[in-house]
Amino acid sequence: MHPTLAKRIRQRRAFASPEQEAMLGIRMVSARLLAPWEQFLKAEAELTTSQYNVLRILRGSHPMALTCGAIGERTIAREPDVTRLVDRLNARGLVSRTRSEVDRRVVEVHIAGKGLDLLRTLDPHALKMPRALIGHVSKAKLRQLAKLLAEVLDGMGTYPSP
Amino acid sequence: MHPTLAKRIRQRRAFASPEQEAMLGIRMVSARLLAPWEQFLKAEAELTTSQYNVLRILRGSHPMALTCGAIGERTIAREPDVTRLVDRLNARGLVSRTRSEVDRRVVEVHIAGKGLDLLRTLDPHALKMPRALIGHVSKAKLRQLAKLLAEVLDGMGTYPSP
DNA sequence: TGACAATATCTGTTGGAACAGATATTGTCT
DNA sequence: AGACAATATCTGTTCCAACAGATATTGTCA
Repeated sequence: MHPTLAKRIRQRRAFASPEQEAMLGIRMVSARLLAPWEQFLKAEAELTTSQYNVLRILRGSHPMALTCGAIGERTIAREPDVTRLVDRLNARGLVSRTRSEVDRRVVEVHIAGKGLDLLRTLDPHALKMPRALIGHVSKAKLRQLAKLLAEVLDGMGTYPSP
Repeated sequence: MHPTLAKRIRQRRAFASPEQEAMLGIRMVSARLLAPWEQFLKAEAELTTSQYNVLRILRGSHPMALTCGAIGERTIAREPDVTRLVDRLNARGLVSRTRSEVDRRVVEVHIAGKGLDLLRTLDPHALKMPRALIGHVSKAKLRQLAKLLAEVLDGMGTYPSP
Protein backbone atom coordinates (compact mmCIF):
# COMPACT_ATOMS: atom_id res chain seq x y z
CA MET A 1 0.00 0.00 0.00
CA HIS A 2 2.21 2.85 1.28
CA PRO A 3 5.64 1.38 1.85
CA THR A 4 7.17 4.76 2.51
CA LEU A 5 5.07 6.19 5.31
CA ALA A 6 7.77 6.04 7.94
CA LYS A 7 10.10 7.59 5.43
CA ARG A 8 7.69 10.42 4.93
CA ILE A 9 7.73 11.10 8.64
CA ARG A 10 11.49 11.16 8.63
CA GLN A 11 11.60 13.47 5.65
CA ARG A 12 9.35 15.97 7.32
CA ARG A 13 11.26 15.78 10.55
CA ALA A 14 13.70 18.44 9.48
CA PHE A 15 10.96 20.91 8.68
CA ALA A 16 8.24 20.19 11.20
CA SER A 17 8.02 21.09 14.85
CA PRO A 18 8.09 18.20 17.33
CA GLU A 19 4.41 18.83 17.93
CA GLN A 20 3.55 18.49 14.24
CA GLU A 21 5.78 15.51 13.92
CA ALA A 22 4.14 13.69 16.83
CA MET A 23 0.67 14.59 15.68
CA LEU A 24 1.29 13.34 12.17
CA GLY A 25 2.67 10.10 13.53
CA ILE A 26 -0.26 9.53 15.83
CA ARG A 27 -2.78 10.11 13.10
CA MET A 28 -0.98 7.87 10.64
CA VAL A 29 -0.54 5.01 13.06
CA SER A 30 -4.08 5.31 14.29
CA ALA A 31 -5.50 5.22 10.78
CA ARG A 32 -3.43 2.14 9.99
CA LEU A 33 -4.56 0.41 13.16
CA LEU A 34 -8.20 1.26 12.78
CA ALA A 35 -8.60 0.16 9.17
CA PRO A 36 -8.05 -3.59 9.67
CA TRP A 37 -10.29 -3.61 12.70
CA GLU A 38 -13.13 -1.85 10.89
CA GLN A 39 -12.73 -4.19 7.96
CA PHE A 40 -12.75 -7.20 10.22
CA LEU A 41 -15.79 -6.12 12.21
CA LYS A 42 -17.74 -5.51 9.05
CA ALA A 43 -16.79 -8.79 7.40
CA GLU A 44 -17.23 -10.88 10.51
CA ALA A 45 -20.22 -9.31 12.23
CA GLU A 46 -21.61 -6.49 10.07
CA LEU A 47 -20.79 -4.04 12.83
CA THR A 48 -19.32 -0.56 12.75
CA THR A 49 -16.77 0.32 15.40
CA SER A 50 -19.33 2.60 17.06
CA GLN A 51 -21.78 -0.25 17.30
CA TYR A 52 -19.11 -2.58 18.63
CA ASN A 53 -18.08 -0.06 21.25
CA VAL A 54 -21.67 0.37 22.41
CA LEU A 55 -22.04 -3.37 22.73
CA ARG A 56 -18.85 -3.51 24.77
CA ILE A 57 -20.12 -0.76 27.03
CA LEU A 58 -23.41 -2.56 27.52
CA ARG A 59 -21.65 -5.80 28.31
CA GLY A 60 -19.53 -3.92 30.79
CA SER A 61 -22.60 -2.84 32.70
CA HIS A 62 -24.44 -6.12 32.26
CA PRO A 63 -26.74 -7.19 33.84
CA MET A 64 -27.51 -3.54 34.51
CA ALA A 65 -29.17 -1.61 31.71
CA LEU A 66 -27.97 1.80 30.58
CA THR A 67 -29.94 4.82 29.39
CA CYS A 68 -29.25 6.42 26.02
CA GLY A 69 -27.72 9.35 27.84
CA ALA A 70 -25.35 7.14 29.80
CA ILE A 71 -24.25 5.47 26.58
CA GLY A 72 -23.65 8.84 24.97
CA GLU A 73 -21.42 9.89 27.85
CA ARG A 74 -19.23 6.83 27.46
CA THR A 75 -18.70 7.20 23.72
CA ILE A 76 -17.68 9.95 21.39
CA ALA A 77 -21.12 9.86 19.77
CA ARG A 78 -23.40 12.73 20.69
CA GLU A 79 -26.49 11.79 22.61
CA PRO A 80 -29.01 12.62 19.89
CA ASP A 81 -27.29 10.09 17.68
CA VAL A 82 -27.43 7.27 20.18
CA THR A 83 -31.08 6.67 19.34
CA ARG A 84 -30.49 5.43 15.83
CA LEU A 85 -27.36 3.58 16.76
CA VAL A 86 -29.32 1.63 19.34
CA ASP A 87 -32.15 1.29 16.81
CA ARG A 88 -29.95 -0.66 14.48
CA LEU A 89 -28.63 -2.90 17.23
CA ASN A 90 -32.18 -3.45 18.41
CA ALA A 91 -33.38 -4.32 14.91
CA ARG A 92 -30.85 -7.13 14.87
CA GLY A 93 -31.87 -8.37 18.29
CA LEU A 94 -28.49 -7.56 19.83
CA VAL A 95 -29.96 -5.28 22.47
CA SER A 96 -33.39 -4.70 23.99
CA ARG A 97 -35.01 -1.41 24.88
CA THR A 98 -37.58 -0.80 27.53
CA ARG A 99 -39.20 2.44 28.47
CA SER A 100 -38.45 3.15 32.10
CA GLU A 101 -41.35 2.84 34.51
CA VAL A 102 -40.22 5.49 36.96
CA ASP A 103 -39.27 8.13 34.38
CA ARG A 104 -40.99 7.58 31.10
CA ARG A 105 -38.66 9.90 29.26
CA VAL A 106 -35.88 7.42 29.77
CA VAL A 107 -35.16 4.34 27.67
CA GLU A 108 -33.23 1.53 29.28
CA VAL A 109 -30.94 -0.32 26.91
CA HIS A 110 -29.85 -3.82 27.79
CA ILE A 111 -27.58 -6.16 25.90
CA ALA A 112 -29.42 -9.25 24.71
CA GLY A 113 -28.18 -12.82 24.77
CA LYS A 114 -27.59 -12.63 21.05
CA GLY A 115 -25.42 -9.58 21.59
CA LEU A 116 -23.38 -11.35 24.25
CA ASP A 117 -22.93 -14.31 21.93
CA LEU A 118 -21.74 -12.09 19.12
CA LEU A 119 -19.21 -10.35 21.35
CA ARG A 120 -17.92 -13.69 22.53
CA THR A 121 -17.10 -14.73 19.00
CA LEU A 122 -15.21 -11.46 18.50
CA ASP A 123 -13.28 -11.50 21.77
CA PRO A 124 -10.42 -13.72 20.62
CA HIS A 125 -9.77 -11.42 17.71
CA ALA A 126 -9.86 -8.32 19.87
CA LEU A 127 -7.15 -10.00 21.92
CA LYS A 128 -4.99 -11.27 19.10
CA MET A 129 -5.15 -8.32 16.76
CA PRO A 130 -2.98 -5.86 18.70
CA ARG A 131 -0.15 -8.34 18.80
CA ALA A 132 -0.45 -9.16 15.12
CA LEU A 133 -0.30 -5.49 14.20
CA ILE A 134 2.31 -4.05 16.52
CA GLY A 135 3.89 -7.09 18.09
CA HIS A 136 7.16 -6.36 16.28
CA VAL A 137 7.93 -3.59 18.77
CA SER A 138 9.38 -4.68 22.10
CA LYS A 139 7.12 -4.68 25.13
CA ALA A 140 9.33 -2.19 26.91
CA LYS A 141 9.01 0.28 24.08
CA LEU A 142 5.29 -0.22 23.90
CA ARG A 143 4.96 0.53 27.59
CA GLN A 144 7.03 3.62 27.10
CA LEU A 145 4.80 4.61 24.20
CA ALA A 146 1.69 4.13 26.28
CA LYS A 147 3.19 6.20 29.05
CA LEU A 148 3.95 9.05 26.68
CA LEU A 149 0.48 8.87 25.22
CA ALA A 150 -1.07 9.06 28.67
CA GLU A 151 0.98 12.17 29.29
CA VAL A 152 -0.21 13.67 26.03
CA LEU A 153 -3.79 12.93 26.98
CA ASP A 154 -3.42 14.46 30.41
CA GLY A 155 -3.70 18.17 29.99
CA MET A 156 -4.37 18.12 26.28
CA GLY A 157 -5.37 21.62 25.19
CA THR A 158 -8.14 22.81 22.92
CA TYR A 159 -8.23 24.55 19.60
CA PRO A 160 -8.98 27.29 19.21
CA SER A 161 -7.62 27.97 22.67
CA PRO A 162 -10.34 29.27 24.97
CA MET B 1 -16.11 15.90 28.76
CA HIS B 2 -14.09 12.84 29.83
CA PRO B 3 -11.80 14.00 32.57
CA THR B 4 -10.72 10.48 33.39
CA LEU B 5 -9.44 9.07 30.11
CA ALA B 6 -5.85 8.89 31.18
CA LYS B 7 -7.03 7.28 34.36
CA ARG B 8 -8.89 4.69 32.34
CA ILE B 9 -5.70 3.83 30.54
CA ARG B 10 -3.88 3.45 33.83
CA GLN B 11 -6.62 1.29 35.24
CA ARG B 12 -6.44 -1.08 32.33
CA ARG B 13 -2.69 -1.23 32.47
CA ALA B 14 -2.68 -4.03 34.97
CA PHE B 15 -4.95 -6.21 32.88
CA ALA B 16 -4.01 -5.42 29.30
CA SER B 17 -1.03 -6.51 27.27
CA PRO B 18 1.43 -3.79 26.28
CA GLU B 19 0.15 -4.10 22.73
CA GLN B 20 -3.44 -3.48 23.76
CA GLU B 21 -2.39 -0.69 26.04
CA ALA B 22 -0.46 1.10 23.30
CA MET B 23 -3.21 0.59 20.77
CA LEU B 24 -5.86 1.95 23.07
CA GLY B 25 -3.74 4.98 23.80
CA ILE B 26 -3.06 5.69 20.16
CA ARG B 27 -6.71 5.49 19.24
CA MET B 28 -7.79 7.69 22.11
CA VAL B 29 -5.21 10.37 21.50
CA SER B 30 -5.84 10.32 17.79
CA ALA B 31 -9.58 10.74 18.26
CA ARG B 32 -9.00 13.65 20.60
CA LEU B 33 -6.60 15.31 18.18
CA LEU B 34 -8.72 14.81 15.11
CA ALA B 35 -11.97 16.16 16.54
CA PRO B 36 -10.91 19.81 16.99
CA TRP B 37 -9.28 19.85 13.58
CA GLU B 38 -12.39 18.49 11.86
CA GLN B 39 -14.54 20.93 13.72
CA PHE B 40 -12.29 23.81 12.80
CA LEU B 41 -12.06 22.88 9.13
CA LYS B 42 -15.81 22.66 8.87
CA ALA B 43 -16.49 25.93 10.65
CA GLU B 44 -13.76 27.87 8.90
CA ALA B 45 -13.79 26.48 5.38
CA GLU B 46 -16.60 23.94 5.02
CA LEU B 47 -14.04 21.25 4.31
CA THR B 48 -13.77 17.66 5.45
CA THR B 49 -10.33 16.39 6.40
CA SER B 50 -10.30 14.26 3.26
CA GLN B 51 -10.94 17.31 1.13
CA TYR B 52 -8.29 19.29 2.96
CA ASN B 53 -5.76 16.53 2.50
CA VAL B 54 -6.44 16.36 -1.21
CA LEU B 55 -5.96 20.09 -1.50
CA ARG B 56 -2.67 19.80 0.36
CA ILE B 57 -1.54 17.05 -1.96
CA LEU B 58 -2.47 19.10 -5.01
CA ARG B 59 -0.62 22.13 -3.67
CA GLY B 60 2.36 19.89 -3.08
CA SER B 61 2.51 18.98 -6.72
CA HIS B 62 1.58 22.44 -7.97
CA PRO B 63 2.01 23.60 -10.70
CA MET B 64 1.88 20.01 -11.88
CA ALA B 65 -1.54 18.41 -12.10
CA LEU B 66 -2.31 14.97 -10.69
CA THR B 67 -4.59 12.24 -12.02
CA CYS B 68 -7.38 10.80 -9.91
CA GLY B 69 -5.38 7.64 -9.55
CA ALA B 70 -2.33 9.50 -8.28
CA ILE B 71 -4.50 11.26 -5.71
CA GLY B 72 -5.96 7.96 -4.60
CA GLU B 73 -2.49 6.53 -4.03
CA ARG B 74 -1.50 9.38 -1.78
CA THR B 75 -4.60 9.23 0.43
CA ILE B 76 -6.46 6.56 2.30
CA ALA B 77 -9.47 7.07 0.03
CA ARG B 78 -10.02 4.35 -2.52
CA GLU B 79 -9.65 5.41 -6.11
CA PRO B 80 -13.28 4.99 -7.12
CA ASP B 81 -14.19 7.51 -4.47
CA VAL B 82 -11.76 10.17 -5.61
CA THR B 83 -14.15 11.16 -8.39
CA ARG B 84 -16.83 12.57 -6.14
CA LEU B 85 -14.37 14.05 -3.73
CA VAL B 86 -12.82 16.02 -6.56
CA ASP B 87 -16.32 16.77 -7.85
CA ARG B 88 -17.15 18.66 -4.69
CA LEU B 89 -13.91 20.60 -4.74
CA ASN B 90 -14.46 21.39 -8.39
CA ALA B 91 -18.02 22.59 -7.76
CA ARG B 92 -16.59 25.17 -5.37
CA GLY B 93 -13.93 26.25 -7.83
CA LEU B 94 -11.09 25.04 -5.61
CA VAL B 95 -9.68 22.73 -8.27
CA SER B 96 -9.98 22.36 -12.04
CA ARG B 97 -10.27 19.19 -14.04
CA THR B 98 -9.18 18.63 -17.59
CA ARG B 99 -9.42 15.48 -19.64
CA SER B 100 -5.95 14.44 -20.70
CA GLU B 101 -5.14 14.81 -24.40
CA VAL B 102 -2.72 11.92 -24.65
CA ASP B 103 -4.81 9.39 -22.74
CA ARG B 104 -8.45 10.32 -22.68
CA ARG B 105 -9.21 7.93 -19.86
CA VAL B 106 -7.36 10.05 -17.34
CA VAL B 107 -8.45 13.29 -15.74
CA GLU B 108 -5.86 15.81 -14.71
CA VAL B 109 -6.70 17.61 -11.48
CA HIS B 110 -5.06 20.93 -10.75
CA ILE B 111 -5.45 23.15 -7.75
CA ALA B 112 -7.06 26.49 -8.64
CA GLY B 113 -6.08 29.92 -7.39
CA LYS B 114 -9.10 29.91 -5.13
CA GLY B 115 -7.92 26.65 -3.62
CA LEU B 116 -4.45 28.05 -2.98
CA ASP B 117 -6.01 31.10 -1.36
CA LEU B 118 -8.13 28.97 0.90
CA LEU B 119 -5.18 26.86 1.99
CA ARG B 120 -3.21 29.99 2.74
CA THR B 121 -5.85 31.16 5.18
CA LEU B 122 -5.72 27.78 6.91
CA ASP B 123 -1.95 27.44 7.08
CA PRO B 124 -1.42 29.49 10.25
CA HIS B 125 -3.90 27.31 12.08
CA ALA B 126 -2.33 24.10 10.84
CA LEU B 127 0.88 25.40 12.33
CA LYS B 128 -0.48 26.66 15.63
CA MET B 129 -2.91 23.88 16.44
CA PRO B 130 -0.44 21.09 17.26
CA ARG B 131 1.25 23.28 19.82
CA ALA B 132 -2.04 24.34 21.36
CA LEU B 133 -3.12 20.73 21.74
CA ILE B 134 0.02 18.91 22.82
CA GLY B 135 2.43 21.72 23.61
CA HIS B 136 2.32 20.80 27.28
CA VAL B 137 4.61 17.83 26.62
CA SER B 138 8.31 18.57 26.34
CA LYS B 139 9.88 18.64 22.91
CA ALA B 140 12.27 15.87 23.86
CA LYS B 141 9.40 13.59 24.81
CA LEU B 142 7.51 14.44 21.66
CA ARG B 143 10.52 13.52 19.56
CA GLN B 144 10.78 10.29 21.43
CA LEU B 145 7.10 9.67 20.84
CA ALA B 146 7.48 10.30 17.13
CA LYS B 147 10.43 7.96 17.00
CA LEU B 148 8.46 5.19 18.66
CA LEU B 149 5.54 5.76 16.33
CA ALA B 150 7.81 5.53 13.30
CA GLU B 151 9.05 2.23 14.62
CA VAL B 152 5.49 1.01 15.07
CA LEU B 153 4.69 2.02 11.52
CA ASP B 154 7.73 0.31 10.10
CA GLY B 155 6.87 -3.34 9.86
CA MET B 156 3.32 -3.06 11.07
CA GLY B 157 1.58 -6.35 10.53
CA THR B 158 -1.83 -7.14 9.12
CA TYR B 159 -4.96 -8.69 10.54
CA PRO B 160 -5.90 -11.30 9.92
CA SER B 161 -2.29 -12.33 9.42
CA PRO B 162 -1.67 -13.52 5.86
C1' DT C 1 -7.28 -5.61 -37.92
C1' DG C 2 -10.34 -7.69 -34.41
C1' DA C 3 -10.82 -9.66 -29.98
C1' DC C 4 -9.83 -9.32 -25.35
C1' DA C 5 -7.69 -7.94 -21.17
C1' DA C 6 -6.15 -3.91 -18.53
C1' DT C 7 -6.66 0.72 -17.02
C1' DA C 8 -9.00 5.03 -15.37
C1' DT C 9 -12.88 7.04 -14.20
C1' DC C 10 -17.88 7.41 -13.55
C1' DT C 11 -22.70 6.24 -11.86
C1' DG C 12 -26.19 3.99 -8.90
C1' DT C 13 -27.20 2.81 -4.53
C1' DT C 14 -26.93 1.96 0.34
C1' DG C 15 -25.86 3.01 4.99
C1' DG C 16 -24.17 5.77 8.59
C1' DA C 17 -22.82 10.22 10.92
C1' DA C 18 -24.03 14.85 12.03
C1' DC C 19 -26.90 18.60 13.03
C1' DA C 20 -31.32 21.09 13.91
C1' DG C 21 -35.55 21.16 15.57
C1' DA C 22 -39.68 18.56 17.52
C1' DT C 23 -41.94 15.77 21.09
C1' DA C 24 -42.84 13.80 25.50
C1' DT C 25 -42.06 13.73 30.38
C1' DT C 26 -40.58 15.49 34.68
C1' DG C 27 -39.26 18.91 38.27
C1' DT C 28 -39.98 23.47 40.28
C1' DC C 29 -41.89 27.60 41.51
C1' DT C 30 -45.75 30.43 42.45
C1' DA D 1 -53.11 23.40 39.99
C1' DG D 2 -50.81 26.06 36.11
C1' DA D 3 -46.79 27.88 33.93
C1' DC D 4 -42.28 27.27 32.64
C1' DA D 5 -37.78 25.49 32.36
C1' DA D 6 -35.02 21.25 32.18
C1' DT D 7 -34.32 16.65 30.66
C1' DA D 8 -34.30 12.54 27.54
C1' DT D 9 -35.24 10.89 23.41
C1' DC D 10 -37.00 11.01 18.71
C1' DT D 11 -37.63 12.64 13.78
C1' DG D 12 -36.41 15.06 9.49
C1' DT D 13 -32.83 16.15 6.71
C1' DT D 14 -28.40 16.58 4.51
C1' DC D 15 -23.88 15.15 3.47
C1' DC D 16 -20.35 12.00 2.90
C1' DA D 17 -18.07 7.34 2.59
C1' DA D 18 -18.21 2.87 0.74
C1' DC D 19 -19.08 -0.70 -2.38
C1' DA D 20 -20.60 -2.78 -6.81
C1' DG D 21 -21.08 -2.57 -11.32
C1' DA D 22 -20.96 0.26 -15.78
C1' DT D 23 -18.52 2.96 -19.29
C1' DA D 24 -14.82 4.67 -22.01
C1' DT D 25 -10.18 4.29 -23.60
C1' DT D 26 -5.87 2.11 -24.36
C1' DG D 27 -2.51 -1.76 -24.90
C1' DT D 28 -1.53 -6.39 -26.70
C1' DC D 29 -1.52 -10.39 -29.18
C1' DA D 30 -3.22 -13.66 -32.54
